Amino acid sequence: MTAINSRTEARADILKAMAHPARLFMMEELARGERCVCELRELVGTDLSTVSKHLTVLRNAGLVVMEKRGAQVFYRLTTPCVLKFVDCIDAVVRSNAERHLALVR
Amino acid sequence: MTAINSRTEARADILKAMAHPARLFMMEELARGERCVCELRELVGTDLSTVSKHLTVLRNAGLVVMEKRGAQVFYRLTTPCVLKFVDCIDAVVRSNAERHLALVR
DNA sequence: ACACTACTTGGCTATTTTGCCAAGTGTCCA
DNA sequence: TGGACACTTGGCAAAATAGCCAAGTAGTGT
Repeated sequence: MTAINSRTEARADILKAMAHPARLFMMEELARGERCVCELRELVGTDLSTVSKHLTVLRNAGLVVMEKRGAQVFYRLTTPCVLKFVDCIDAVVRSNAERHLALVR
Repeated sequence: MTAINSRTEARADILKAMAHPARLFMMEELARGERCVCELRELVGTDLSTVSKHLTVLRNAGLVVMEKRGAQVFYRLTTPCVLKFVDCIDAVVRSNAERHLALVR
């Protein structure tokens, strides 16, 4: 990788953090407001330790921050705009769906 | 993963396709206009087979299309808007950089 | 027909990621 | 103080990903 600069690498790292169904789902949920880990765990439906590790990934990427209040830990998005592009992603999803339909027909 | 619907999974798949330095770099390059594989290979600097496989990933995600003209194969973006959100990603990158600086200080 | 360029695909190993269980930390409440 | 929550961290096995080499396909020029 010669011409790939560190800026592109940094961008890819952030995309990678978002590029998992459970993590993206949690981000979509956090876009609606802060949630504690137990709530996210309930929604995602995997082991608590798995949820915790996913949140660590998002935290390391700088996409979420945690705040401890009492025994609970609340997470929220640092930069909600990262979910805006979902509109465009969905355009790709839709055209993929049409493409598949076209193949079936 | 109980509450994670197929739409979120489809979105994550597309993000995953973009979440690699070489692939993101190629998309950024394609945003400036179509390129043949040989040009991308030159820019990325890895083995031709590696570049080709990365392009297959992008193609399967519906992010690029290929067109054969003579002996060459040209690729172009299907949905250029997917790169728009880079502005917001960069906001995360910048705040991460500041965070690290703050830790050093 | 033959070599040459421009790819794609198969196959392999090394690395990374994922998700579970178990164990540890910190807080609250009795 | 002791036990129940609400997490995080360590460790591990299974699965997915990355990148190289080698081999195959397809056009191009001679």
